[in-house]
Amino acid sequence: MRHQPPDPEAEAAPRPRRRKTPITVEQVVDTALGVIATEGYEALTMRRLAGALDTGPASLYAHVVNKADLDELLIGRLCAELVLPEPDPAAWREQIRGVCTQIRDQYLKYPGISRAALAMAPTDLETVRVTEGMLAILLAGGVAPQAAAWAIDALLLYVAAYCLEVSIARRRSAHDDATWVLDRDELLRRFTALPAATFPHTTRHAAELTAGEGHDRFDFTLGLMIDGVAHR
Amino acid sequence: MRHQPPDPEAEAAPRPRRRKTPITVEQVVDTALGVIATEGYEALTMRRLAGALDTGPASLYAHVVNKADLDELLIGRLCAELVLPEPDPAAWREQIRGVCTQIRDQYLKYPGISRAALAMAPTDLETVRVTEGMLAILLAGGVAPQAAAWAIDALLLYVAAYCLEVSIARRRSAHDDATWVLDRDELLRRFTALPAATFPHTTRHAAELTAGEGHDRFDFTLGLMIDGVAHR
DNA sequence: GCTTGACACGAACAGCGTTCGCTTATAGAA
DNA sequence: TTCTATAAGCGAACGCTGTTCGTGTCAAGC
Repeated sequence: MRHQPPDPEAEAAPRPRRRKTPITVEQVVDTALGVIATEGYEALTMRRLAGALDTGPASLYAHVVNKADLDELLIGRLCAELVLPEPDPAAWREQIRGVCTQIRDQYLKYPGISRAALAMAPTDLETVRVTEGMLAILLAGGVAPQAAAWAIDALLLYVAAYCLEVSIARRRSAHDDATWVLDRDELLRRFTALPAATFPHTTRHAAELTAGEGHDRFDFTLGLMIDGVAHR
Repeated sequence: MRHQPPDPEAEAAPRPRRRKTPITVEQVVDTALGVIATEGYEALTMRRLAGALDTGPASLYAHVVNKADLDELLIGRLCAELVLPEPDPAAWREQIRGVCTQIRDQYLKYPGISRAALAMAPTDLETVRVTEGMLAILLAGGVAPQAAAWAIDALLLYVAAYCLEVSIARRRSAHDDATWVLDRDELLRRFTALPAATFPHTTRHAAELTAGEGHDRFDFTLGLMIDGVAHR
C-alpha cells in the first residue's frame, strides 16, 4: 500500500521536512541528560529522546552510531564537568576524596547513569582525563605508582556501583513499590524478626547493618580504601 | 479466525498439551543457570528459557512472578552454594577473603549475573545467610560491629561490580568486537600514544595502569579494604 | 534553472517482558 | 466405570525496545 497523500489543506503541516537548525550531537547529549535528570536512565529510550527533540528515532542515528555510543558520550560529558584540583601533597587524601564525591554527585544527579559507566571502555578521552587527575593527586601524595593505578580503578568501580545501588533504591521507593523494602525502619524490622537461633549476629547487630544517614556508608568505604592505600 | 484443527494424521503431535512431569521452580532455576553459564546473562530471556524447557514463555509465569523474581531466585541459588567457614579469630582475614573469592568465582561462572545481584534487595533469605556468615567472621576477628557491617556492604558491592566489569570485558572480547579494546597490549599502546604534555602521568605509568594478571586487581582491592577495616 | 548531495524521518523488522483466555489431563465424586 | 471440577500448560497477542531502509526535501554549486 502506498502511503497516503499529504493532503495539505486538511492538516496542519505535520512537521517541516527539513528543520531550520540541524540537530547537533551536543543537542542530542544535552537533551538526553535532561531526560535522565527528570525521568531516570531507564526512561532514556531512543524514541523518548527523539520525541524530546521533536523528531523520529531514525534521525538520531545520523549523529550517534549506537545507544552504547550515546552512553559513552553521556559519560564523557559528565566527566568533562569534573574539576580536577592541582595536586597538593599535603592534602592528597581530601583531594582524592573530593574527586570521588564529585563523581558521586554527578552520577546521582542523573539517576541510573552509572550503569552506563560500568559497561564502558576506559579509553574515552574525558575518562583518561579523570584518571590522569586522580593519578597526579595520588603520586603527589607519595603513593607508589602501582598502588595508585589499582586504587583509582577500585575507587571508580566502587563509586559507580554505589551510585547504581542508590539510584535503584530511590527509583523503587519513588515508584512506591509495596514489595520493596523502602526505609531503614522496615529493613531493621525484618532483620530483628529473623530467627535469632540461625542468625544470631544479624539480629543482634541489625541496627549497625541498617545504619547510615545520607552518604555515611560511602564515606566509610572511601576512608577504608584511602587509608589502605596510604599504609602501603 | 479460528485456530486450525489439529489434523493428527499429517503432523506429529506438536507437543503433549499436558507434559508428563510438571515443570518445577527448581527446574526453571537450573535451566536458567545453564543458559547463563553457556550463553551469558544477556541471553537469558523468557523466550530463550522457555525454549530450553521446550515450552512457551507464558508457562514460566506459573512458577515465577517476574523476571526480577527469577533474578532473585538465581542469586538465591548462587548464595546457597557458598560454604561459610566456622569463624576462626586467628584467620579472619583469610576467611573473609575466601568468602569473597567464592562469591567472585560463582559470579564469573555465570557471566553477567552480577548485574542481577546489584539490582536486588538485600532481604532475600540466602543473602542474609551470607551476611550473617561474613559478620560472624569479622566480629570474631575483633572488628567493631559498625565497621564490620559497613565493610560487608562495601565488599559485596565491590565484588559484584568487579565481576560485572570482567564479564562485560570477556563478552566483548569473545564477540571479537573490533572497536573494543581487547587485550592489555592494545590498551597499553593507546595510553602511551596519548600526548605526553596533557597526560604526563598516564603516559609515564601506562604500564602500571594496565598491569594485573588474572585477579591481581581484585586481590589488591580486597587487601585495601580488609587492611583498612583491621586498622580501625 | 537545474543538478547534486546531505540530512531528516516514516515505516517497518525482529525481539523483548507480560497477559488473556482457551485447551486438556488428571483427581475425586457418583 | 463414568462424569465433572480444577488447575496447569501454552498459543497468540499487546505494547514496548533498538535499529535499518528507502524515500522525501531542502540548500548550495554550476
